[in-house]
Amino acid sequence: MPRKSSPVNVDPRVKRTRRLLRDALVSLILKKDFASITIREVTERAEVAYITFYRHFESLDQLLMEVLDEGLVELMSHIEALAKLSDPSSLETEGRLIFEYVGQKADLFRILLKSQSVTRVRKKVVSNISAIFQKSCVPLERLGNQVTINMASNHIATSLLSLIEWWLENNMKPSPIEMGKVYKSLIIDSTVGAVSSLSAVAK
Amino acid sequence: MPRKSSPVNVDPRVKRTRRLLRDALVSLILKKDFASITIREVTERAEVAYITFYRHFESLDQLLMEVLDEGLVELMSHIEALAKLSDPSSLETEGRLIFEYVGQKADLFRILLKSQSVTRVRKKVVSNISAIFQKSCVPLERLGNQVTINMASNHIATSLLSLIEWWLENNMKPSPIEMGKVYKSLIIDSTVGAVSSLSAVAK
DNA sequence: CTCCTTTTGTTATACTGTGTAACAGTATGT
DNA sequence: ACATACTGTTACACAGTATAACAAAAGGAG
Repeated sequence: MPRKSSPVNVDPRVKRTRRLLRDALVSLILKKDFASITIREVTERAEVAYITFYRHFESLDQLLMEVLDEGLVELMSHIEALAKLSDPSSLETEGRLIFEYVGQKADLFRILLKSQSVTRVRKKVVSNISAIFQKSCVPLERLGNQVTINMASNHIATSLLSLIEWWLENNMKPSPIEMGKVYKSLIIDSTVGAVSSLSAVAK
Repeated sequence: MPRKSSPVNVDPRVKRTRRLLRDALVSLILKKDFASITIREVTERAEVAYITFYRHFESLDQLLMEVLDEGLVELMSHIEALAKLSDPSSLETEGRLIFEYVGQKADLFRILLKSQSVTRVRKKVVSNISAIFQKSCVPLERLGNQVTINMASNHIATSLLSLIEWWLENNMKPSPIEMGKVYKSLIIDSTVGAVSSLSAVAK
């Protein structure tokens, strides 16, 4: 393991090795099931020594986390930025932009959603997206109690991921423009409407 | 493997062994991560010989499938029966009954949703629930094209599972009666409303 | 450019879990 | 009570993990 925690002055050999390992794992995941991938397989494809893997990662899971985190940080900031500028009129555009982004990073999302041993990662993503909507989705803050808001944010996050998953499995068939409309009506408007009706009953 | 495929006349020893293995796996999953469970561990807890496992199952995954299928057949017929008798006025009751049922079988659902290597099973469940709603949810059939209906059914199924997951993680805090209301407004009504608005735009 | 440090490669080894085989022992149903 | 089918014991080959010691190569500071 590299002992210098300072982000600058990273040994180019370290950068190279880690990149080779990440790329090797990605190309393997796109071809076969993650659970059946071995460390030796990764190191052979990366053309590094077997033991070198252990000098950088503790397990394949950790390497996978790093691969996904790399792209997910992007997705998060993307969604967060979109959520901030979302007045009701631009929700459709927000949805379209999300699905265009997913289309560009399709490989990453296929890995995230298709892999069979990444429930932890998925949960992390759900809770991140959920937190973003909980913070920035204004209409929800005025309606309903904390439990309802918590539940609604979770519903939005999981529904969005499921919809993305469905879309990728359908070969991204309805266009991002169409999916933007779906996103607005099926996920956002529906949830906001349901929360307001639920809190109306509660009061 | 027992060679008689006839459902009657099953050797009581076989029934006993398979039951012991199922129970052992369940008790282990409730205590630790499924991925870290070994076949030897299961056979030791079941108090059967190691090789006996292979006389009945090919892998831990297959045993897990059998465990889940056992309970999921029940859930499916339960939901299917509810969906059939669902006129709009009884949707809230349908939701309440679902969550009461989940509460009774909480262990099974925790295994299904908490386990980290059961994405396949979960997908199977989603597609089953989705098919049920696609068949029996009358309002959807009159609105929207096939793609929209397909998408909406998938949305209902995944949302229901996510809501169940959220509920279990929150220690089943809002009562089944409350969750019945949530189910009706957040999942069913919302989706039906969204589908009708989407198809209205399309026409 | 040279020297020191760090990283990487090679080889060997202990360990864990899988999956199969042979043979002996035990339970079941007719 | 007897043949049949199931279970238990022991042994073994195999694959993948994880670590260690030492040699070789690449980077960085003077």
